[in-house]
Amino acid sequence: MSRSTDPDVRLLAALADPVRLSIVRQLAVGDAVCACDFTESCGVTQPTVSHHLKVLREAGIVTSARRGSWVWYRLAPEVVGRLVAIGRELVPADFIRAGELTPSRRRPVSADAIPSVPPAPTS
Amino acid sequence: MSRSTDPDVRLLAALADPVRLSIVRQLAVGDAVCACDFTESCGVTQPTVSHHLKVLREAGIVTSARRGSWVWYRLAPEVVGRLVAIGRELVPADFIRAGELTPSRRRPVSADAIPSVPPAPTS
DNA sequence: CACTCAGATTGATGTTTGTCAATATCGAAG
DNA sequence: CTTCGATATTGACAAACATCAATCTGAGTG
Repeated sequence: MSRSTDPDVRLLAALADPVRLSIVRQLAVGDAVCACDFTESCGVTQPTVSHHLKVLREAGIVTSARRGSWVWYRLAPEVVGRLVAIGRELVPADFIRAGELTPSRRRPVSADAIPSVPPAPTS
Repeated sequence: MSRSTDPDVRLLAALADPVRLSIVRQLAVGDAVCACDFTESCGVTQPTVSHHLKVLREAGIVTSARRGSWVWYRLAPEVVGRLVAIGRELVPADFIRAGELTPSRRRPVSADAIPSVPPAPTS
């Protein structure tokens, strides 16, 4: 995985952990949540929670604010929009594209359009 | 990442890789794509592409169909919906919730509502 | 059958990641 | 200033992961 540079990959990777997704879900339900609450609800130790919160913070998914000896976390407002944008990007193009049906150049449009016999290789 | 049982985590984890996200994006642009095309476009070797395609297949993100000696991959239709659903789930609740503002029980509603001094501990 | 090409599988390797115990830091209160 | 409670950091370790070379499988062709 060697530290991807793609911000979408980093967003997805930061969410792709049971503890972190659980944290994010709790933040979505409430507004701000105290760090101390996650330790209990996630079933991991305090350093582990702190580690995951750091990952989320560095991914821009949460923001933190210290009040007294507590640190309150809240969801970064853009997160939902960023996720939705990734989703939208994945919507398959509806429009038909005619043309050759060789792997390297054009793409078939329906299952029936996929040739059952390889045409001449591209190279 | 240790083998989560949560389907959302598995979906996110499967997408959270530069090579796999690149594959998925290519599938979103076209319709079906031949496996052989990914090797070139992703800059990794054929076994590596095959490995990532397997991960995507097992996560239910892509489907495959053999035609002759080629295997065509296409995006599973529900993927976009599943991603959007995760996004929707993350929309913070708008409605105000009044009440005490101690970590373990209630949640503050705006930054100003966060107490700067810890109240009596819950336990 | 022998040959070839596309794709999957196996095995090895270096890297990253999640976790915890121990310790450090930071703020509040005495 | 000392103590205490909450959070962050460090160090160590095991498990998971991405990658590749080598090999196997399976389909099409002569």
